[in-house]
Formats: sequence, structure tokens, C-alpha cells
Amino acid sequence: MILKAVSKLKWTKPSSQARQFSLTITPPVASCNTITRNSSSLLDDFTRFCYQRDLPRAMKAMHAMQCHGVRADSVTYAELIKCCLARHAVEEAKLVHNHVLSVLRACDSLIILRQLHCGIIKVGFESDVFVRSALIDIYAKLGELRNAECVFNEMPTRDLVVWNSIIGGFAQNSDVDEALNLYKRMKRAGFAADQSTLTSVLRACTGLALLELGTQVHVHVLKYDHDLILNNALLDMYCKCGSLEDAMSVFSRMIQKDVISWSTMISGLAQNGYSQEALKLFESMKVSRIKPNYITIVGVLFACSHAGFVEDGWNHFKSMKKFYGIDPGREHYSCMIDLLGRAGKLHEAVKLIHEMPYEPDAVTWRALLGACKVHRNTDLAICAAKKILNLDPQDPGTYILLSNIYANSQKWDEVAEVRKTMRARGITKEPGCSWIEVNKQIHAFNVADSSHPQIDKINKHLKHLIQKLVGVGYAPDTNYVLQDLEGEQKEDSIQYHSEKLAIVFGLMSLTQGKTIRIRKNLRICGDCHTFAKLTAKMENQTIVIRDPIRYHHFQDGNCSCGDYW
DNA sequence: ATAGGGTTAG
Repeated sequence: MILKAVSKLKWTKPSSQARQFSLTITPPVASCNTITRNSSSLLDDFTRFCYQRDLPRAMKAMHAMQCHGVRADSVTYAELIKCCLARHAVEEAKLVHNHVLSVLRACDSLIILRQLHCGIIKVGFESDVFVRSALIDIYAKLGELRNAECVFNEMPTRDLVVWNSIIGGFAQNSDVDEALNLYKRMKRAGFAADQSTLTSVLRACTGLALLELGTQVHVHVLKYDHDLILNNALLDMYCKCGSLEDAMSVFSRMIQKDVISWSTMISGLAQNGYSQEALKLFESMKVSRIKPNYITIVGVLFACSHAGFVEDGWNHFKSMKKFYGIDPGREHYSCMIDLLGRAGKLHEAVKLIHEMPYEPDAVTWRALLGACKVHRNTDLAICAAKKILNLDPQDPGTYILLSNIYANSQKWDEVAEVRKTMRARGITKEPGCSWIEVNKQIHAFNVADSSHPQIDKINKHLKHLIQKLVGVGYAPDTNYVLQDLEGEQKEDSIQYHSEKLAIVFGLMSLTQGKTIRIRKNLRICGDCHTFAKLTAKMENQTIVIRDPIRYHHFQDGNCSCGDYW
């Protein structure tokens, strides 16, 4: 019942966009000129034969194209299948069958995929378990989960690979609790999970920050001790669930490590506030034989940025080309802008934006905006926010941030103006939601939520805790009430922010001393941050809150984010 | 023949 509340939340990037299709020409067969001339006339032949529904000649032409270095793609096969259909040539179409599979795997356009799918149904391939799992996989990769699900549901018999395809599809499209539901269904249907299943399940745990479930999966992972991909997924799960001890222990026990293992561990340490350790690990990586890649360096710069190591960051950034042969990319520039901005060097950050060989995008300006927010540079912040809203007018986060900046500098007219624009553009703030795992059950809380069965007890406990905290100097920061744009505008509403409810529920239900781990869908507000720091100290309790982009480890009155987030 | 892993920003 409680898991359902989580299902509507979306976390990660949108699915990949469909791209335009064309025949792929592979060069190294003959000189370029011949290829171009040959391939275009062969393509003409092929198209003509298809048009004439002359299947044998069309297939011959296709074969000739392949011999001349023109690779057949899904357009080619879509044509062939149409050709078969026109001739009612089911038997011949089956000859295309094996090709169809390889084409399905390479298909990156939804329109072509739909054509292929229609063709497949009409010639009767759809009952083929291989074709089905390829269809599921490709629909999922194109972000068409409902289509993938339809293909899956219509299957009379399923094997493990089909289950893995659909579970993997949901796990990779951030519909992770559906992936977990399917995993349960799979077990009920009598299938045992293999490496592939477990990897997807771990990924789902990672997405929802379900440490308890992830730890249960770890037990099954032990069977596949030598599986590198699975161990990397396990590593990432522990990092993203904020359990660095477990992550380090998995990492040190891994028999084989590749660049992904190292990158995951480096970023994981940095994301959880252990920048020094992350940089130390990068030094060990240099000693090992694994060569850092683009992503590794992003993690390293991220670590420097969060620890305020401006010099180190610059050094890594400037030497990455020389030492590792990697050109600084957009992401590296974004990290550097973040690094400079965090350190208060806002003008250097702006200078870097102008110097970089890329057009600044929304991400670039967001990095600058974050810095402006912390260093209270209202003018620059407004400038950056406006750039973001030009590039991405539908981004609720920027409106909220802009409104927060105005609120912090007491510019209430501007706050009202931002709200008006949001309303006019139909943009709404996602309601705040936090959740916590207790005894293998997920308990989710919305702001001022009263649906939890123990809500009266929780509220009573919360009031009592706030009184105790006020006694040691806690002053609820009502500024944050004014920042709420939707539905949380009551004066006392910060008292009922979802993370406070979750923390209190954690204190009530977990055994004393067990780390309270909370996941939430929005960034934590300043008041809840202070509340968590003081609660951690007063109750002598470690609290880990993972918001959509940061980790906060609260311990003894401090937070690992260093109050910068 | 079909399935699984890592990054910045928000």
C-alpha cells in the first residue's frame, strides 16, 4: 500500500529520443568514390525491387549492398517485410527472420520499429520468443514501456531472458518499483534470478535507495562472486544508498575491477561527502593498471569541487589531456564552474563559461546559479536563472530557486512575479515526499500527510522533539515557509515537511542506534537541514538523507555536505 | 540468436 505512493515519482533522465534513420555506409571496402557510386545505385536497385514486390531480387540486391560495404538497417528490413507481406510470402519472410533480430537490436527509431512490429505480427513472427524479447528490449530502450509491457503480457510462454528484458527495461527507465513488482511476479512464476536479473533489481534498489532490499539481494549476489557487472551494480547500490562501509568492503573484496568499478567508488565517496577519500582512491587507481576515462575525471573534479580544493581541481582539469588523453568535455567544464562558484570565485566561473569551447547550456547556468544562491549574489543569480528559463522554460526547480533567492533578499514583489509566471505557464511544484524502509516495508510521507496509520503518534513525537530542540537553540526558520510555492503555505507547514515526519518515524520505529536512512524527491530545505543536524546530536543518532542530487550524512550536529548544497 | 554496471547539473 505504501509502495504505491512512490510509483509516481520520476528520478532520472528522460528516455533517449528517437533519431533519424538512414543507411549506414561502412567505408573500408574500397575507395570512397566507388563506395558512394556503387552504394547509391545498389540502393536504387533495392528500392525498385521492393517497390515491385520482387522479393528474391530485392534480397539479392540487399546482399550485393552488404558485399559493397552498405550495411542493411531497419529501413531496409522494413521494406523487405512490407515486400513479403504484399506477396503473402510468409515462408520467404521467415528467411528474413534472423536479419530481423539483428535489425531490431540496432533499431533506434520508434517509427521504423512500429513498422517492423506490424510486419512481424502479419507474417506470424510474434510468437517467436527471441523476436519478442528483442521487441521488449527495444521498446524499453526507446522509452516505450507501455508497448514493451503489451508485448510481454501477450506472451503465452516466457523464459528467463524475457523476464530479464522486461525487468531491465523498467529498471533502466526509472520506473523502478514496477521493475520490483515484476521481479516478485517472476519469482512467483517459479523462475530463479540470475546475474542479469539481480543487476536490474540492484539498479531498482539504487533508484529508490532501498538499502534493506539491496542488502537482501547481496546475499544472492554471493553466488556470482566473479561477475564484474553484478559487483559494479552492488557497489553503486551501496554508494547510492549512503552505506559507504559496505561499498568499500565490496570494493576491496572484488577480485576483478575495471574502470567502472573505480569510477563508481570515486564518485560514490565524493557524492557522500568523502572527497579526501575519493581523491586518495584516485591516486591508488593511477597506481593500478586501470586507465581513468571521461567519467572518472568527472568524479575527481566533483570531489575537488565539494571539498573546496580549487588548486587540485585546476591541476586535474588542465592535465587531463596530457596525462589521460581526454579532452575536457561539457561535463568537466560544468564541474569546474561548480568548483569555482562554490569557492566564491563567481567571476572566474563566469570567465570560464565565456572561455569554454561549448555553448553554455541549462546545466552550465545551473551550476553558476547554485553558487550565486550560496554566495548571495542576487544580480548574477537572476541573470543565470533567466538564461536557464530561456533554455528550459518548463523547469520547475529554477522557478523555485529564483523565488527562493528573491525571498532571501526580501524582494516579495519579485517572488509574487515568479509565482505568477509559473501559474501562467502551468508549471507546478512537485509535492514533497520522503520515504524510509522499516522492516522491509517502505513508509512514504507527503508534506502535512495524515494518511500514515501512526500519524497521530508521529505528530505528537514530532512536537515533543521540536520543543526539546528549541531548548538547545533551534529556531524554526519561517523564511522557508515563504519559499513554498504550492500547497505548503501555511505558517506552520515546515513543521510537517515530509522529511521531518520520516525522521521522527525512523526514531520511533528503528532499533536505537541504527542509522536512519531517508530518501526524498525534492531538495532538503534549510530548516529541515538544521532540524536534522540538531536531532542527530540530541538523539545521538546518525541520519542519512538522500535528496535527488545530494547526500547528507548528519552526525553529532554536523552534515557531510558542509552546509553547501 | 534474446537480458545486466559508472558521471556533472536540477
